Amino acid sequence: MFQPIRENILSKVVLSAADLETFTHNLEALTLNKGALFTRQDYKSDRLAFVNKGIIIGSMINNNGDRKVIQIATENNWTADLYAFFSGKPAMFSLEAHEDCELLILTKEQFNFLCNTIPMLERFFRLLAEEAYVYSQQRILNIFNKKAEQRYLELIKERPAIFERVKQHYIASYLGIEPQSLSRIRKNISTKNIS
Amino acid sequence: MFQPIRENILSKVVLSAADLETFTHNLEALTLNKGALFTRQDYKSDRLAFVNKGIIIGSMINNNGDRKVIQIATENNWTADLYAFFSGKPAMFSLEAHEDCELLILTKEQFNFLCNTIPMLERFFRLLAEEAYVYSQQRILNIFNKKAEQRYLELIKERPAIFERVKQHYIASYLGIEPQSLSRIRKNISTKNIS
DNA sequence: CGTCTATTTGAATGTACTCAAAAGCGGTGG
DNA sequence: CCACCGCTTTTGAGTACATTCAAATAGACG
Repeated sequence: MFQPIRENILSKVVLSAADLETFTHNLEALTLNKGALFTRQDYKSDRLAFVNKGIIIGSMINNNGDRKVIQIATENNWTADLYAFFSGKPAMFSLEAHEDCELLILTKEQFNFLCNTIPMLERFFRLLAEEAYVYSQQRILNIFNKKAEQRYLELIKERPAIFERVKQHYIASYLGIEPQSLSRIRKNISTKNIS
Repeated sequence: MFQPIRENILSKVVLSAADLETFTHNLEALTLNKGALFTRQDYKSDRLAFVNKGIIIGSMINNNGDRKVIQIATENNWTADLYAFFSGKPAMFSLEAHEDCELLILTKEQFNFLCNTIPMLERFFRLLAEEAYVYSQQRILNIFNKKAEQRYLELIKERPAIFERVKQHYIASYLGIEPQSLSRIRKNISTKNIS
């Protein structure tokens, strides 16, 4: 059960067996049935999750009442509304189990405890945040510099797995476009390939 | 000279006088004339900067040959191409002094040394990365959920200072639109206000 | 004044959106 | 088995927002 998360940690920092033990000891397993929420938009959440199994989709309802997908977390991804987690304020988005999920959870309290007692874990989370920031920056660059079609093609290359497990309109939303537009883009690509 | 950066650190973590001393001792002052580059796209950079004075604009040339503004750092902001800084690979974008600038610099080596010797500084950089990530996420949500006009109005509210110091076409690019479009948006807003 | 750059304006185009409806797909119950 | 339901995807037509190309105007600076 803890093997994937151990590997995830050890891929970035070195931890003693004792520290690893302390770490896993603080984790809580959580099973979510498909459709269940891990965080709910506008409600507080002080939990951070590692996805052992399943898919978690983060989405928000915007001011027009439309749902927009923000993140798609699969196995070995960390997920949370970090804004809510760090600030203690209501969550910007909901996190929903898109399949039956097995998560490993850290509360903010445990997170802080671990950062205080195991410096290498604090380092791990620093590295994790840095990576997430860089990834997020790159996503902004993608949005500004590329058309939807290109972003779609690149997403297929980068994360082929999600296309088998996530409905097209969620993908469209994650790409920042409407489902109809993605449908047309796909049609357009397939006719290109024929000619 | 070190007062702003000290305050910046102490706003997030508690540091002993000795540690603060070690920290500032590792900083290097760097003066950049207007137009000078701090990092150059496609070249390696292992430096992180705190802006003591001036404005640093981060921008990249995309595949179409157009320049796109990615970040605008003013006094008391940290800036770097973090992708290059952390990965050691060539920078995704250039960082240019948009006014005469005074920076305080940490090399990657010094950064690592400080993280290794002063746990509270590592914590500071963890918090900094976390904040930057959340801010970046919010920017993505803004782009997907709002029209250019609304993003422009919100940017004026959030960062009024940059409108006095940065030319309009840089602002346009930072908003992800063309300078002509921003001009029309402004015109549109002003006619609204008259009627 | 002249030059260079930034901003504004105009006209045509393109990308994605909205509204609306049809077709496809999967599951349930008669 | 198939008829029906709900949901997803596709398709069509018209529209909105921003882009592109082009030119005019405005500002800054020697």
